[in-house]
Amino acid sequence: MADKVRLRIAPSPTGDPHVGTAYMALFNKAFAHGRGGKFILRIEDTDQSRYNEGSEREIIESLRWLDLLPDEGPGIGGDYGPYVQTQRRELYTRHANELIEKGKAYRCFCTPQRLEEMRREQAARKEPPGYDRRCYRLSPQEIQANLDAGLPFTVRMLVPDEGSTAFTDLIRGEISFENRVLDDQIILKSDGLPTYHLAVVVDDHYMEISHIVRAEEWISSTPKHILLFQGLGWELPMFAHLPLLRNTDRTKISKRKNNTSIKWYRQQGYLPEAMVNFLALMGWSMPNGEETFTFEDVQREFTFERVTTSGPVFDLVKLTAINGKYIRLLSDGELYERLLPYLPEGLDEARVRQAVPVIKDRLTRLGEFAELTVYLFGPPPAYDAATLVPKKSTPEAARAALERIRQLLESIAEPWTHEEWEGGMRALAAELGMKAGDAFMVLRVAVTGSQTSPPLFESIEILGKEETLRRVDEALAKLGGTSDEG
RNA sequence: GGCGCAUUCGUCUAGAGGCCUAGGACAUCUCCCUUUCAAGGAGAAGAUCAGGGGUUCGAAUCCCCUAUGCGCUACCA
Repeated sequence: MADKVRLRIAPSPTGDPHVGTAYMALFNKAFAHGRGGKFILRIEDTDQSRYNEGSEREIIESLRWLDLLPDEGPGIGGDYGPYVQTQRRELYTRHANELIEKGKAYRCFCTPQRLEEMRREQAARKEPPGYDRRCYRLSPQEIQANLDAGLPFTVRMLVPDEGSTAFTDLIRGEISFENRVLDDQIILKSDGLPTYHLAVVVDDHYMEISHIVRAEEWISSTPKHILLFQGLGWELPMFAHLPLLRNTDRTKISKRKNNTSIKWYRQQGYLPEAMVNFLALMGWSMPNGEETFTFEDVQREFTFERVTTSGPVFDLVKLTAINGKYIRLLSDGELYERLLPYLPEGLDEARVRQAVPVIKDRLTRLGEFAELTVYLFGPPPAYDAATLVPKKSTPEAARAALERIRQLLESIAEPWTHEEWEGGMRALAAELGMKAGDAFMVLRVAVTGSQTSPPLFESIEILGKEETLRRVDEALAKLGGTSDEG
């Protein structure tokens, strides 16, 4: 393992691909690649009860979307496979047995019921919970008898009573734990599969992981892992614990209080590069203070010294602002291409391309495009006649103005431009003694169905004479002959 | 409860003893631009650096204590 740089993420395939996984992938890959190393994906599927079919594929798909694909992993290849833990069972059993032989672990025949009862009693006595080592005291004969009787068992690591286990966290510095506060953790479950603690140690060793870079929540497990590494006589990797992403209430980011699925962000139309930029801003910053940057920048500049130690709140508002910025940075052609997956079926390509520059500054997520432009691709949304009437005006005045606008409409020959239209409308407003804005507003509502819309004259240019005329007539009809809607 | 990690504007952060009467970004507010909404530009407001003790000529920066938050405390990861 000497001087190779190899980092990994080890997600569990338990549901939708999680933003926390992307967050870890970002820094692991950036550091590995920045140091000429490899970035590995390992699937930790040892909990069959939480296993989710398809989750592995979606994790990879999400990483691909974010351009954070690993160099090695399931379905990707590499010399250290298999990269799925259930395919490595034999390795874990072998080392669990090795630990038993070395006296660093022991079989435990306690039933889940007894363990639960034990914990309840400990809680009642206000004692810290932990295994009472009943099975550690079993004689060889008793153990053999249990084995012969076919009793199910787990394997527990034997934690020393004395001393302490310390390590240097690359981000936080020296961290130390008294061994006596460490539980005799189960490392091999009765179904023969390892728990996280054994699996992670065995795999990180065999996959020659040089730096374990994971979330803060693993700090308290680290001494157990170190004890296991040492028990097996293996060299220790480096450790770095990144801060945990938080909900607004500062608890660990969760599905209940946040959108944790990467799929959701993709569906909403967040750009992957905006997502990566935002995530990199959580707990890290560029040395030059630049806040808009690429993955390549992170790769080049990443150091553990610049990682913060407190958990950042995942702020959707800020992500959205960054996303809008990235959208505006796109050329019209690029934006059009990026929009494609978010467009409803059957939209006219030429018209979409015309709409892109008009809508770009108003877009914060690609998924918004369809909604912002409905009026360009179908009839305007329903609206009240009252909406047509500008403040401090009357339905009669609005109707009169609209009638004149209709005349103007008919008088201008196609192809028309928004400049022509604006000129015509300004002259008309002056003639009518209306404020230009009010005249525009009447037309705006007639054309878009709303008092707030993308630029009016560009919209009219896109819609064309016939359709605009139709909408003006419709508005006129709404205004009718009376003012009782007012 | 035990153990661990943390604590700078509402949020993300800069800051590694004097450059800090604490800087930037998002959000907020105001103004400009302007046909609405945006975008853009210019400003404003917003943090006695959790609190208290030290160390030092000098502390957001070093040490200690307290408080608070979070995490772990499963045959989940």
